[in-house]
Amino acid sequence: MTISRKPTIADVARAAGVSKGLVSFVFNDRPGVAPQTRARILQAADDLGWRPSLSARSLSTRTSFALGLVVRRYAKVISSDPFFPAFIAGIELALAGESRVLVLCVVPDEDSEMRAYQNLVHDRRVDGVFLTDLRLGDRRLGVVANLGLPAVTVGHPEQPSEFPVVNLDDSAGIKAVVAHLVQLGHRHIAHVAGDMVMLHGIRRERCFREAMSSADLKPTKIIGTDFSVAAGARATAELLALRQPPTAIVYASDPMAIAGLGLLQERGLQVPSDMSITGFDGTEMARHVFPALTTVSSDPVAWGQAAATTLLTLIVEGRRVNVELPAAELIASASTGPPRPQRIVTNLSAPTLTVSGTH
Amino acid sequence: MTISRKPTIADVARAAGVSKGLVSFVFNDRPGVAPQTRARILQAADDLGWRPSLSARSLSTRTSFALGLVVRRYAKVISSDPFFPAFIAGIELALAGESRVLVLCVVPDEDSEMRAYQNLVHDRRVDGVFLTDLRLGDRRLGVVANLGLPAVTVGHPEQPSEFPVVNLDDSAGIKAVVAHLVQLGHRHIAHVAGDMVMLHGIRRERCFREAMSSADLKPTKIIGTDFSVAAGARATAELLALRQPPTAIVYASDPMAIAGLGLLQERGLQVPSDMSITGFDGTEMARHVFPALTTVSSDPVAWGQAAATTLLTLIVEGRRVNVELPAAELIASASTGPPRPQRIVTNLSAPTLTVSGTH
DNA sequence: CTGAAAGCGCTTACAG
DNA sequence: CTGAAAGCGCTTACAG
Repeated sequence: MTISRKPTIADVARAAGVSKGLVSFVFNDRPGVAPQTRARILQAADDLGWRPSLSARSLSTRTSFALGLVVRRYAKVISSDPFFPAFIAGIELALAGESRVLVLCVVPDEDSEMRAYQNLVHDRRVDGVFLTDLRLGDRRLGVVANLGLPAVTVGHPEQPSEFPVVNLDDSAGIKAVVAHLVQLGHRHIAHVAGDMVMLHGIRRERCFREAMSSADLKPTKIIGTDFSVAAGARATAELLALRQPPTAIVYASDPMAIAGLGLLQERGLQVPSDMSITGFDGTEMARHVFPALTTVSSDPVAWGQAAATTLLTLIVEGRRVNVELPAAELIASASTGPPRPQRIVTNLSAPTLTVSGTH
Repeated sequence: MTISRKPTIADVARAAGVSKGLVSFVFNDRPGVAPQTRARILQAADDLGWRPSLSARSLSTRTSFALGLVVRRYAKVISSDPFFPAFIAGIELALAGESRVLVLCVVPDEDSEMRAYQNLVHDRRVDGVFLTDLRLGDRRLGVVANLGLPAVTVGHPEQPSEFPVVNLDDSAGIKAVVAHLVQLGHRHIAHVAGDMVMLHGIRRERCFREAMSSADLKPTKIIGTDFSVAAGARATAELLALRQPPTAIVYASDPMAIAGLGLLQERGLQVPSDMSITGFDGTEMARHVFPALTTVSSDPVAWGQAAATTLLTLIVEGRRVNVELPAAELIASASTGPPRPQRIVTNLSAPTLTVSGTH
């Protein structure tokens, strides 16, 4: 005779001839259950197709068996962002074997962001969160710590933090990029930076400055953006409008570099002969535009996976493990080359450009 | 005197001088509570900072207050996919006011996919799911229906289905694209299709065929892909290697079209004078490559939002509302133009191309 | 090694 | 309109 309703722990206990408590012990790997009893219980559970109820467990253990990711991004940026989809895929890789699941919140601004964390905590929606896109004076670290919510920071925060860190040194890639350009002969290099409120944006910019000054060069110009494709194009136009445009542009992301490439081509400039450009991320797209982008490849999938593993270790074992992933690497490709002997000269009377030298 | 532990419904009941049941009634908007009593209870809850415990509610109501999205995508495709991030942003828009949250699962293959749904149901992780990327003979519809899980299908399924559908006619865009190319004078048009297991891939291909035949033309060639950037480039190379290459290529996605553009440029071909190309999605990137892509713009954010609203209506009110969103629209841009009077001729002795006619 | 019982914090008939 | 109580399905001291 089978039971029509979904079986409960009581059914399993009855079938195995033990108490509910014992069944619970077996399913929570607690010691002190005789092997035969244990086997009998597992058998009964299997026969009945029983698995402990998640909501019942959640209520009595105050655990949600979920991890939270709050992504703050404008809608217009989100579709061309190469980081998050891959980062999330990495998290899911780590979660595949576990009985935990990812709760994702996408919010437009800081207020909604803070509310999102508070709701997640109040409702015990998640057992821990990923802190990505760390910012200057990031309020989240304090808020999350005060709420008593376990977390992992993706990258090093600027402020002291109790949370484990999973880092991937992407700034290193900027140094390699600048060194590469300098070696090609470039002396006038500009940087189309990311969002200068975010630590990774700031770090890349600082790295750029340092790399330039260690080559005894001054940045032609540094332009902050919101990481959008449109901003990448705009910044490029701004650089071309300079009296002394750079001979090379270091972009903080592949999508911005691709937009920059489009704008340069539209203006009739050749890459890399008229302008060298470099991207950042090492996306598949970067390999397939023409000329293929010199870029910096990081591994966001591995980053997500490591972050999830670290967060699980913190939640389950209470251990803080910091992880340092292999640094981002320069991928030299076709979009960089030696500068022209003579530089591009801006036609002062018009916004268009004329190119000196021969084609 | 304040309570140090988190307040419960019992604390609120005591403070308001009523029973727990009444407090529950008030918070679940059930009729039959005197206005003053109601006000007193709300006041007490507010004073104590109480909100009903989600896990307790979940246990007694068998509701999780969450929606599920299972995305089946290869890791290599996921970062250049313009659809999902925007679709998810749309879902979150609809969820912003609600007390529900999104549970996201990313899986690599069909087995993991089925397991994901089963786990979501067994653990009552979600109250309903989004069914995206509908396939030919899609097993999910039956499985999800059998599990008794509410769902919304994103696009029309090929099989009879009990679920509400939120549709955006994107195929219409293909017709407009073909008409646009034909009007420009193209007679030899190829299609770099999407994944031909997915209904939207199949529909776009069918639409392409129909549009061609209604213009009395035969497709030069149709090549199925996995939607990856690399596949877009590969298919383009394949078309160029034909004895009679097309004069225009209709791609099933912007990323593939951009990769195709890169390959064409690499081969020294001019777009659109040597080859017209069109994308699909209307991404920001499409506007910023050179030449800007003629493409078909849909609105994945609106799609996600409508899908979430429809799913919530089904779950909360039990009502099935079908939604038809504005059809995808042609955005004619710079990547399409009239074909050359004389066609490209393949040099039979070598894989490279020579171009007839003058530049 | 095992069992009986309280507790997690709600919801919901049911009786008044 | 209101209260007392059972029930959702687990976990976990506690006593034996």
